[in-house]
Amino acid sequence: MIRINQELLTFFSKLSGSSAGSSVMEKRFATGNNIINQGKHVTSVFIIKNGIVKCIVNEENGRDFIQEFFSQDEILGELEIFNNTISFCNVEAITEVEAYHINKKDFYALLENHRELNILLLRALANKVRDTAIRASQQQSHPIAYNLQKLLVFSADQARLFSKQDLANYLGITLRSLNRAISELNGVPKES
Amino acid sequence: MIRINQELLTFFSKLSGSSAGSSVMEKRFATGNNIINQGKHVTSVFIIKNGIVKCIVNEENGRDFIQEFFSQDEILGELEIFNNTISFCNVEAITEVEAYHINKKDFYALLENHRELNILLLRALANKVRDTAIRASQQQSHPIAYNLQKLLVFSADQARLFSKQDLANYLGITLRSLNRAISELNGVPKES
DNA sequence: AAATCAAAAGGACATTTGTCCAAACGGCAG
DNA sequence: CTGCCGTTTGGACAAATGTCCTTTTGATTT
Repeated sequence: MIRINQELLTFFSKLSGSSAGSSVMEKRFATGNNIINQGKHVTSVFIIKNGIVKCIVNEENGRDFIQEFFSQDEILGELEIFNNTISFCNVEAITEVEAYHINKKDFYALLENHRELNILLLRALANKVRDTAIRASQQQSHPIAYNLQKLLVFSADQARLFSKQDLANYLGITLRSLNRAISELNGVPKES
Repeated sequence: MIRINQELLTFFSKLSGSSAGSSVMEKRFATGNNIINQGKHVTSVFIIKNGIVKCIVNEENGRDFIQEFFSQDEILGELEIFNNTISFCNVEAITEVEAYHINKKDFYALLENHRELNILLLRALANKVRDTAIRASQQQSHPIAYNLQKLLVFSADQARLFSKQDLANYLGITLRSLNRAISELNGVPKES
C-alpha cells in the first residue's frame, strides 16, 4: 500500500551532496502540518526522505477521501508542476517528515541536465497511475470486507499510525461502516 | 471525461512523416477488438489517431470496471513499458480505431533522441494520475445520482456509443442501479 | 408479417451502507 | 484523583444498492 523504491531518493541525495546540488533544499514538517494545500499553487516538488504523509481530497460535500499514504522516496507536487495546475489534495504529515524540495525552475533545469532523472520520473509516474487505477477498480468492485482485509494486510505495521477515521477515509466509507466491518472480521462473521 | 490534447499526436505524426520516423508504425483495430490484453505483456506503446477505446479491468469476482474511455491523442501501454509489468486492464476498441505504435526498444530510443518527448510524456502521465485520482475520489465520495449527472454531462455527445452496461461499469455499479438512477433523474425524483 | 435475439427497463425482496445518536474508553491538565 | 475532551464502539432505524427475474423494446433475419 505504501510504495517503496529508493531510486528517486538516491538520486536526490547524491545530488544534494554534490556541487550541482545547490538547488536541492531540505525541510522538516511536524506531525499534523500541511506540506501541500488543496486548491493552492505548488511552487516546488518534494521528495520524502523519511516519515509518512497522507494525501487527502476534501470533497465539496464535506467528505474526505485519502488518496494514498506516502512515505520514503515518494515525490509530491510533480503533478501540479508539470501541468501547471492547483493541487487537488492536501498533503499532511502523519509523522514528522523530512523532505528535499526543489523549486519549479530548478527542477526543470535538473530535467534538462540529467537524462536519467527523466526516466526515473516517468517510471515513478507510471507507477502512480497504475497503483491509483488498480485501487480505484478494486475498491469500486468489491465489498467493504474485502477491501478492509487488503488494507489491513498492507498496513499491518503502520496500523497504529492511522486513526480509524483515516482508514475509513482511505476506504471511502463511514466510520460506522468501518467498525461494523472490523467486528464482523473478528467476532461474529455475520449470522447466516 | 475524455481528455483531448493534441501534443502527443502532433509529435508522433510529424515524426512519422520524417526520415527519423521509421520506428513509428500504424495499425487499425475494428470495433470490439482488443488492443491490449489484461495479464499479458505489452511490447509496444500506442497513440490513438482516432476512434474511441475503453480500458476495462476485469476483477476476480467477475465484475468489469471501466477505468477510462480514451480517444484521440491518448497514449496506451506506456505504464507497462516503463515498469516492465503486465497489463492490468483490457483495452478494447469501441469504434474503429487507428493508432500509431512503437515497439519498446524504439520508444526508448526516441526518448533518448528527442528531449521534448520526455516532457510531453511526463505531462501526459501527470495528467493521467490527476484524472484517475480525482475520479476515484469523487466516485467514492458521492452517491450514484451525482456521479451519473457528471458522467452524462461529459459524455453527452458520445453517449450513444456507450451501452448502458458500459456506463454502469464506468460508475462501478450494477445495471439495475444505473437504470434506477436514470429514471429518478428524469421522472419521479424519488418520493419524499 | 412472424420469429428471434440482445439490450433495456423495471418489480420484489435481500443486503449493505449511511445517519443519528449515546455510551464507553483513554489520555492528560489541573 | 477528577473532570474534560477527543477517539472508539455500537444500537436502531433509514436509505441506497444489489440480486434475481420477468417484461418490454427494437433491430434483424427469415
